[in-house]
Amino acid sequence: MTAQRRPRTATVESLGAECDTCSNRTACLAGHLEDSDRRALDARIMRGRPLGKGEDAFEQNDAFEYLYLLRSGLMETFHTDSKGQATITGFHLPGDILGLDAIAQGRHTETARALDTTSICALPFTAALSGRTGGLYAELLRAMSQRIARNGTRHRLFSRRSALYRIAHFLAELHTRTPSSSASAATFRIPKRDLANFLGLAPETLSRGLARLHELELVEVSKRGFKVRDAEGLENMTREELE
Amino acid sequence: MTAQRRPRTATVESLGAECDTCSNRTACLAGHLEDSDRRALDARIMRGRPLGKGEDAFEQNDAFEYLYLLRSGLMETFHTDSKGQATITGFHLPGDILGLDAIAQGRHTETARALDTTSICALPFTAALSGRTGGLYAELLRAMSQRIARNGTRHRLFSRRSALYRIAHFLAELHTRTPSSSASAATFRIPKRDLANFLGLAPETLSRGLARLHELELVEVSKRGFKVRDAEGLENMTREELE
DNA sequence: CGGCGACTTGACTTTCTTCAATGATCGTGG
DNA sequence: CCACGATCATTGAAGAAAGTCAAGTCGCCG
Repeated sequence: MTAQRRPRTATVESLGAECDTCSNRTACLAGHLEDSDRRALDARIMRGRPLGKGEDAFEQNDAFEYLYLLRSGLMETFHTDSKGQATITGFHLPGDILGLDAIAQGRHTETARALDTTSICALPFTAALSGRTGGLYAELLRAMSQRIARNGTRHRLFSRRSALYRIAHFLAELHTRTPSSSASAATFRIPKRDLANFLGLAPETLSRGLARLHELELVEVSKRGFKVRDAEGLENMTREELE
Repeated sequence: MTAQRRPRTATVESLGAECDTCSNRTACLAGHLEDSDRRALDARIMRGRPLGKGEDAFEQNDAFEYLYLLRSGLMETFHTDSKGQATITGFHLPGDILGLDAIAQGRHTETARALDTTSICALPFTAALSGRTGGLYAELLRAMSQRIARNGTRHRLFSRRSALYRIAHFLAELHTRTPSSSASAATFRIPKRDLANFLGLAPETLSRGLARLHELELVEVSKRGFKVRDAEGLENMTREELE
């Protein structure tokens, strides 16, 4: 609500080959490109100072200019309807691309907000297109296809109704998506309220569900966040349902 | 289950400019292309005989070769998990593109099945890429972006839990997506069982929900399918929820 | 025409939501 | 640095909604 948006174009941090030294390279769009293509992309990317907690990369209805590559941190996207009701539509980890939904309409359909200090790279979309290195195009298609495939997984999450199933499924997927470097240690600082909203559950139901998973020693739950303790156990739980 | 798959490459129906005379042109990927681009695309498209009810365009785990453009009819896509449980992931109308999720992995993640006699066009993906007319590339990005945006809408559908809300929302969206030519008259022959599966509801709950919408004179329900009677009323219903 | 499968309807059970109250945490300002 | 207020999370009890079970009806295909 109160968070303010800054133009992402403010400062270009470096003219050098930033991507080459980026710690997140393997997860990034750029990581799959040939050296020459990557350098071409690199030259177009805008990098500003990191977003603070509560700051937005873009807001719903903003004109579409950039795709945002999440480098480090954690973000959420949400859509606000005509009545002011917000629906959380996703949580985003390093390597994710934000703003893909806006290409078609030329306007963002949701707001992207940092849940923590977060670094992002802004890629001017038209420039990326006009210069079109074939490799980048193909990578973009690949990334979008992956996103569509992942949405199929999400549909499966929601079509099974048990609350515990949804929670376990979400946690397992989140763990899978976490860059392997920090997979086991990562504590996710996602507000329970937002997570409940995302999962289509009452906050109370989420609370009880997490408590149960904690009893089963599958997750670590603290006031401020949670940590996956037994990823395999969670995965099993999502499969055992429905004999 | 018992439906069999046919290779979609079997016959090329015509060398002429099929797209130019296609009744579905406005809704199709090709409809947005420049004339020259469209003819280039046209030359690559494979058209076979229509699929009969229960036939598959492709099956889960098939290698990815073609994108399929739905020209007329009605299809569903579903994913089968390791236990044999199927989840319906979507219903598809003319103009929709099937197989987009397979680009990233090179393998289809779901099966596409005709619910009725259905005509589709098969577009060889690698050929489309290698020849890369800029216009087609851009159109593909646009179509995929639209799909991603639509998935956001779907998420909102599921995150509100009331069964009646989900049903009304689905019907309203289906009506919106129906090519305007036949919008008011169209009877959707979707098996209730599959629709319940898609919506994450018990078949009994769907049945009761539809009965209620029928009482309210918002839809026409018969054994074999249903028809939207008052689209605006349905839309309103999806908004009224949650004061 | 007969049988099978899909849909509907009713009664009951389970699960989730809602309401209400308490407790913890964070950020702000003194 | 600590105290305060506001916000968020948890827990219990009661009510509403959807799921399950079971029986019956209808239409379709062989």
